[in-house]
Amino acid sequence: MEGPTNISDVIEKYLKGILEDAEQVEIRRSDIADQFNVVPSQINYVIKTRFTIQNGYIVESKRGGGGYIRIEKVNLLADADVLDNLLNDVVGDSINQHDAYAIVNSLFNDGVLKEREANIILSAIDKDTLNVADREVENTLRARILIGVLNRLRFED
Amino acid sequence: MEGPTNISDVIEKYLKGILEDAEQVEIRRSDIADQFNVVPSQINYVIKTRFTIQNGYIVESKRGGGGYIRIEKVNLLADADVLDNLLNDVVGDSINQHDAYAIVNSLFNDGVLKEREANIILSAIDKDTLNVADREVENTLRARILIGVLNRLRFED
DNA sequence: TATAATATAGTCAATATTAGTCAAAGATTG
DNA sequence: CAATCTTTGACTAATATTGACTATATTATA
Repeated sequence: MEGPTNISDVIEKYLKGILEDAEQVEIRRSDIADQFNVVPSQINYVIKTRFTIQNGYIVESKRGGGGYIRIEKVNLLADADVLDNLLNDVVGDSINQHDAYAIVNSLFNDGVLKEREANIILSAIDKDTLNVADREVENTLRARILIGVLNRLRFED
Repeated sequence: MEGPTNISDVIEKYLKGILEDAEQVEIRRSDIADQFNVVPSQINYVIKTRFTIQNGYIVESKRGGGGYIRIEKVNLLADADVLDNLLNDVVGDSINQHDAYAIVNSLFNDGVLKEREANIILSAIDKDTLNVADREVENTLRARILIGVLNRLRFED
């Protein structure tokens, strides 16, 4: 008998309802805030907690006159589960170059990544590219980049 | 799906529309300003924010009688020097997300990068991925990653 | 030819119009 | 009651619009 109990859930459902029929929604933040009688920054909260790339959404925005927030729904790829497993089991919040190379290489061998794609990732997480003095900072950064990229690759446009 | 509600975007689209079929556009600033009912200096604003070299455009102009503004589309990889200059002058050792995005997008539009490749690079240099407290550190890191990746692609073939 | 008048475009700063960040306060949950 | 999630609002940042002032090139005229 109980519907959603908080307004964030209501706003989430409203936006996802639109995305049932459309590829994307484009809103003016203050319009939605007015419509649901909340402060504008609550829209940011809803988006940040409920429209992440992990959930299959890409968000773009622009400030100033004619500004907007656009939420786009992206579809899961067939390879998504392979990437899921890696993300959950292998990549922690820190990873060294050797282990990261092994992951990218295995994705290439499995056909998930093309050669050129693998090379791009490898140079992005290369220790000479990152060039951070502290080894642990370097490994943390590498983990974030790898996670960010692999999460993006779970989806098509 | 509404169009842009700010006039700068409209003018941008108008000019880019012409550039679909032509190598370059040449305009009289006041003509375009009249046509879209804006002050002349807004044309400068549109050009300065949307027709930069990182977007893949070169702009020349002349004042006085018979004056003009000419916008030319360039391929960032057609001439190796163009990319060199871009990497040295625009990326340098620090670049913000907005400018970096423009470069990657131009390379995609020029056919240098496939969509998936562009997406990989974009997620690697995204500010939420890098997630560095200090803005300048973030921009430095982004510059190194972008340069590392692009150089790798450049010399791979 | 020198100079003045005219016709362009460029720069910059003020103002307006959006969205983003962050942390404190409040509410819910386990 | 501790941890987590939600709500709020003050402050920040980015983008767009406008117009006064400046710089430069061409054309007309003395």
